[in-house]
Amino acid sequence: MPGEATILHADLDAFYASVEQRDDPALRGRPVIVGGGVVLAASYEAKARGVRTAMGGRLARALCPQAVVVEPRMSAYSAASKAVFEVFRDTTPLVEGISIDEAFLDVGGLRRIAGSPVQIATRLRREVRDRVGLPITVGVARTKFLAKVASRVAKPDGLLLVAPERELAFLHPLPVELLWGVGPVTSGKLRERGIRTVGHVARLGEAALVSMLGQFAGRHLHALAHNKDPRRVVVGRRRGSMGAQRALGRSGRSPAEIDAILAGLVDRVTRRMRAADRAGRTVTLRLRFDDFSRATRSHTMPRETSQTQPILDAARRLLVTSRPMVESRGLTLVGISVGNLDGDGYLQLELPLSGCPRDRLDAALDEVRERYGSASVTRAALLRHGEGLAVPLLPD
DNA sequence: TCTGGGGTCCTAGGACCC
DNA sequence: TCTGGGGTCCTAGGACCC
Repeated sequence: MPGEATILHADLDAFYASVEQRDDPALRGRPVIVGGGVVLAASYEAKARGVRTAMGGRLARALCPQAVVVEPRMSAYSAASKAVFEVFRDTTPLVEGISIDEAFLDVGGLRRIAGSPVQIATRLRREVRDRVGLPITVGVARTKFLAKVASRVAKPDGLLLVAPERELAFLHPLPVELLWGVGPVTSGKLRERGIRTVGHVARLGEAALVSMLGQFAGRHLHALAHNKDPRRVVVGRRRGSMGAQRALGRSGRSPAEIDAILAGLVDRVTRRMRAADRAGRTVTLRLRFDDFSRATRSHTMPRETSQTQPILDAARRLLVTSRPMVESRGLTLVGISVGNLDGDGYLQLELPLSGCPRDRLDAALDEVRERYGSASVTRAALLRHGEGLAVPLLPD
């Protein structure tokens, strides 16, 4: 008896483009591209012509000359997202936000007051449409992974239930690219060996996958292909870093210009940190060069802060140490991010600080390792996965 | 496909401590 | 004098996601 499908994956369709079409009736039914330099979002009318997210603007316009190209309006998207998440939280308290436009919802235990998961999902879609004016797709399944794949398959403006008894029949014919964690690199390695579907992956032994892809990715894929995904919906996850970055174009900038841009980025990030009441310890400078190679340089401060000056000082020192690279390779992007926010999760939980038997902690870590197939589970990871709440931790 | 901005997570080596 | 294992933290890079 496999249990019931109670996890919803709710995913707004072509989110930015849909907001534009909602706010400007003249755009409805027409191909819309958000973002000129690079496509941030494309309406389904534009996708039908081959336009894709992250595609260069020139190619996108060539594929779809009749498209209306609009500048992004981030504050409108952020407001729409907030409104949608209110609908989510009116549906169930168990909401885990994944990004600005998608979330997992656990509706287990709501059957008596709210109906079956499919009924709840149907109502959720209607409410998002009525209250916020946006189309949304919902996948319903027993696990997060299947719910996510279901919404992907059901897009746009759809609803799909993967019934527990037909999970493998649903999963195995799908292309490997639908597996979470399979991007261009992993997909290439698999396809090189003729592995094209999830079913093909499932026929491989774990050892073969590990030797092909490495410890974590191998175990992870093996588990997903065998429909093993024990992750629960976690409420109240907080981001672990905040950053800002800026592409510079090919023209080349003077050191003074770069310094001014850096100061602007640090100011942007620290404002956001203070608004969110977060402080961090690790400052990372992110650089990208003419040939698209990248580099990062980081520095961890003794104490966390959200003040502009110490973070800017650290960023400047990192930039100075990167000067040879910058001069020889041509800088095309500079970014800054502040991580280790609130100790990267260590301090986010209220934990009893005494009397934790070490073997209990180790047993919990082992269990998480087993369930996540991860060889490098740390206490931080344990907390991030939200699995360790019942395990008291000792301070070091 | 010639590339934006915001993130997450894993790997691996080195420093350091006991 | 030469040598261990276990563990944490930091740094850098890479893959991936939306």
